[in-house]
Amino acid sequence: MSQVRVRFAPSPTGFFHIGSARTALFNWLYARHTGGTFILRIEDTDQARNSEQFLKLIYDSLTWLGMDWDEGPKPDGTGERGSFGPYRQSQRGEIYQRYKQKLLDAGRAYEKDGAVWFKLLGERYRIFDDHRKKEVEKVKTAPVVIDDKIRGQVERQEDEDFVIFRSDGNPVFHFVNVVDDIEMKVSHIIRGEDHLSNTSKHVRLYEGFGVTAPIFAHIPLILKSPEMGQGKMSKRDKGALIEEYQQRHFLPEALVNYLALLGWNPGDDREKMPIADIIKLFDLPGVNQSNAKFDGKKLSHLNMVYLLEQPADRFLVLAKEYFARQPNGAAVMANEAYFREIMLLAQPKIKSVDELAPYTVYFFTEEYPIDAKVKDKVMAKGDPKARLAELIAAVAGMDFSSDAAIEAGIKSLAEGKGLGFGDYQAVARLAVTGTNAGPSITSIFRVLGKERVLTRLGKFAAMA
RNA sequence: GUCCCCAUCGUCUAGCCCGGUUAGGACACCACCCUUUCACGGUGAGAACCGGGGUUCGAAUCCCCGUGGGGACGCCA
Repeated sequence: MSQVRVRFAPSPTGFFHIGSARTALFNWLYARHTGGTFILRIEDTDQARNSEQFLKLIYDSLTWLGMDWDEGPKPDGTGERGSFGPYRQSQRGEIYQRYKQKLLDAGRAYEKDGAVWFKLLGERYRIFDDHRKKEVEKVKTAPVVIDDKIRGQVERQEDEDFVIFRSDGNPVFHFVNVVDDIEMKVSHIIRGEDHLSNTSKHVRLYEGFGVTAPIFAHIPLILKSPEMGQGKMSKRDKGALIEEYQQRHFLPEALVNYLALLGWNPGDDREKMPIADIIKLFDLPGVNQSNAKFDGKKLSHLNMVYLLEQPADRFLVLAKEYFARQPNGAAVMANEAYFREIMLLAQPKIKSVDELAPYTVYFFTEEYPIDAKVKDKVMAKGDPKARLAELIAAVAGMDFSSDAAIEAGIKSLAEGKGLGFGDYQAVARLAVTGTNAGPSITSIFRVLGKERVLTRLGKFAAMA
């Protein structure tokens, strides 16, 4: 088998979204699986909508997700890697001119209305097109047979000449796409199913150039989740942008793992898998044919599973990156040891890093919010005011040197009153944290320290 | 409207190619257990072969027709 060369060819005309990332991922996985080459080609022929900002976003997103490219522009803007460049279509004008001339010389293209059209071979006739509400010229041709790695044989009629160069002199997508894939010796075209109906045009173009078409593999699309509505996922949908997960400090390996599972599976029950295993097992015949709906909850779950197993040091790095962008981040991180202790307390409890600030507020301010609902609930049960008073009296003389010591202190208090640990836990937590969720109350007491615990208990008792 | 693709729990999916399973797993949901709250974890429950025809002793699996979902019909990519 000849060398596998695949490409991801985004256009920098919008935000980088889940669908693009999944297409990139399948290409990248196939390249890595086969030991082939992964090419990044920038399709920036739409001068009106291109932007450098979006171009940078493509580089950043791919890099963040761990998809390195063997050929293509260097992300820092210092040139390119690979010997089939340039890799930005805006710089390939001469090549397109050459290929246009080939078609013109062969009689397979002609000018009309200032544009250049690709000429289909066959008998011509005119017919009224209902959809476009006008008469059009059609060509009788044999159907194009697309041999798709994922869908099998697909037949489609291509029966109209189409524009390959606009009247402003710029080539269109179908043309540059085919020319570049020929020039870059692309062996497999892995792209979204929305391109399946373009493929007949592309096949005709390959024939026009007298070359064998690459192998096609049209992957299923990612659709909106039921609560988001109908249709394919678009950039405007919640959770659609890669940037969003990056800003929420999701683990890129969790996102990649989730994306890989959308339309592909290892053939067994495994879900969370290291990237090396995914690479090893990924193959085109294993890709599903039906579209998949995006499920943010499942992504969150996977992210949590990944988070749980992060070594403390890596988790701390993530936490710091996150707090560095929070308004009070500097203050939160001011005391390294204190910060570390709290973060590690929170790590096994959260689903994503962006829950860290709300989850740990009360460690960093005396102005922490009191959850009204929780308060109503806690204050309605037993005699919390009495427990609070007893706790305040006992804490002063309690040993705060360790969780175990605090636990023993509270337990002996409880036993003295014929009560249990739980009778003090809820109200203590409410008073000291304002909520009912968090690490164990003994850890909270110890980390906060006796002085602050006493202050908070007193303050709460006064207003409750 | 025309053309193309697709069809198993609410969702992602295994099983389909090479007909015979109590149709399996995961997320979500519910219950219980664990427990010092909240999570995690554990156990369990509910939950699917879109419909109709064939073929066959036997169909989720093969064929056809409906229906439903998705996509494409630009001098966008």
